[in-house]
Amino acid sequence: MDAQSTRKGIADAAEVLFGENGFAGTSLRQITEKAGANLAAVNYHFRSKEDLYRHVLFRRLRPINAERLTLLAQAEQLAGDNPVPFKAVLDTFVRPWLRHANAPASGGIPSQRLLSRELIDPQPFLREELARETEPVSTRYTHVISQSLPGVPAPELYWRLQFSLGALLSAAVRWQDLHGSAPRSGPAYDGEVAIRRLIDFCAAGLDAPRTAS
Amino acid sequence: MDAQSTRKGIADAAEVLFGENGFAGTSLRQITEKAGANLAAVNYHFRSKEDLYRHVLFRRLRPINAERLTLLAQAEQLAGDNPVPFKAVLDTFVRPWLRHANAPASGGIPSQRLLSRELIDPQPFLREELARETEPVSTRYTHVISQSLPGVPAPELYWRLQFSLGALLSAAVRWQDLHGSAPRSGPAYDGEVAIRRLIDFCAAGLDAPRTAS
DNA sequence: GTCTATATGGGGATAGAC
DNA sequence: GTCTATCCCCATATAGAC
Repeated sequence: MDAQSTRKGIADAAEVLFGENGFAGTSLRQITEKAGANLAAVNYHFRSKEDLYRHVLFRRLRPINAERLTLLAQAEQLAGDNPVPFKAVLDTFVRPWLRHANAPASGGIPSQRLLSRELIDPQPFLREELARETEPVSTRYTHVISQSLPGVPAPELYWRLQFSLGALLSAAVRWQDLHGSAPRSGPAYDGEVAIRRLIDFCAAGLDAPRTAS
Repeated sequence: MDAQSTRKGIADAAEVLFGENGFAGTSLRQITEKAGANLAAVNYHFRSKEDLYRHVLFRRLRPINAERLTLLAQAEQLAGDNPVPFKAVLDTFVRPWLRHANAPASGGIPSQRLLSRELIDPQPFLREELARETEPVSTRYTHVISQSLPGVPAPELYWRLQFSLGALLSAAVRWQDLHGSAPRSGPAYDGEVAIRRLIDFCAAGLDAPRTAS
């Protein structure tokens, strides 16, 4: 086993265990045992437990956010001079996140749980770093959606976007369970339907009549 | 200091620390130090760390769910033979949860974070117990809302309720931060407005047009 | 009921041989 | 780059005096 595969093996094992048991609930010994690596290798390849966690998290988060911005740019191009239909905007935001669950190559369920949990309620030592990573994305989306929904004033839009984000993230944390206890509408796997349901739900909430103040 | 106040002091300190740092991230030493109690007192008054966590959690959760059912019964009585307007139903569900944040006597922000985080993503050793506690409430609400929204078929309603619950819980986890970074709409504290915004958001999502399958 | 003292095990991190 | 061995600290839990 060369250096790269040891490093990757540790990161992969850490992703699963952090995803299942959280940062504080996972020990480096569990991780190296699962990875078939030596305990000391963690401190060689990553500097510390925190840095390992950081690495595991951003390795997935960065490509997802990059994909979102790419899809959003494509949607804008497709719309030409018109505002992008806001369901299409939501689609570019939601789909890269939830597709995760069926892609073992990008971490599968445990990674999805890890990322979602972390964004709902960040570890203190990651708060600022996460804010720096997500800030450009949220600024961009806020801007685009405010153009697609010109009738919604900024403070109201802020709350509605936060509620939408919350619906997405907490559904993602429990994605497997939600499917497990859902009333069956048919025999086929309906992950795609659930994604569209989430988009429709958020779309209706974002476009709701104004709240009286 | 008599027995009851030691016991309560430990539970109160545990609530704050569990709320801030989670179960695995909090040590009994931190808790007893904060409570001004002796380490051994934890094992005397509660049997173990897990049992302490259980106690702290259900002490808040049970009254909230009881209050919800009371408010719901009142709303039904007020509606007479008509179905309860579903925004009123949502109100009875959301308000007891979020009002928490401004009630130090019921644990305040840390307790709200603790409960919400735990319901989004339960500790494995609490999953079944939590399901038993919440099952009657969710059955009852599902029933009442399905009557207020006769046009929504069961599978669709299931997902929409889950999204609504997710929006509520993740907003509750970040309640303080959300207010902190919200665009200011006025000088006054607007917790009440945020509650109404959440209700309006969920109401629109629950009553959305059907998702094509 | 409350304390001190301690048993027992696991944690993260590192030194130094290979 | 990888290993063994170990440092040192902190964890939960308990025994037993007061």
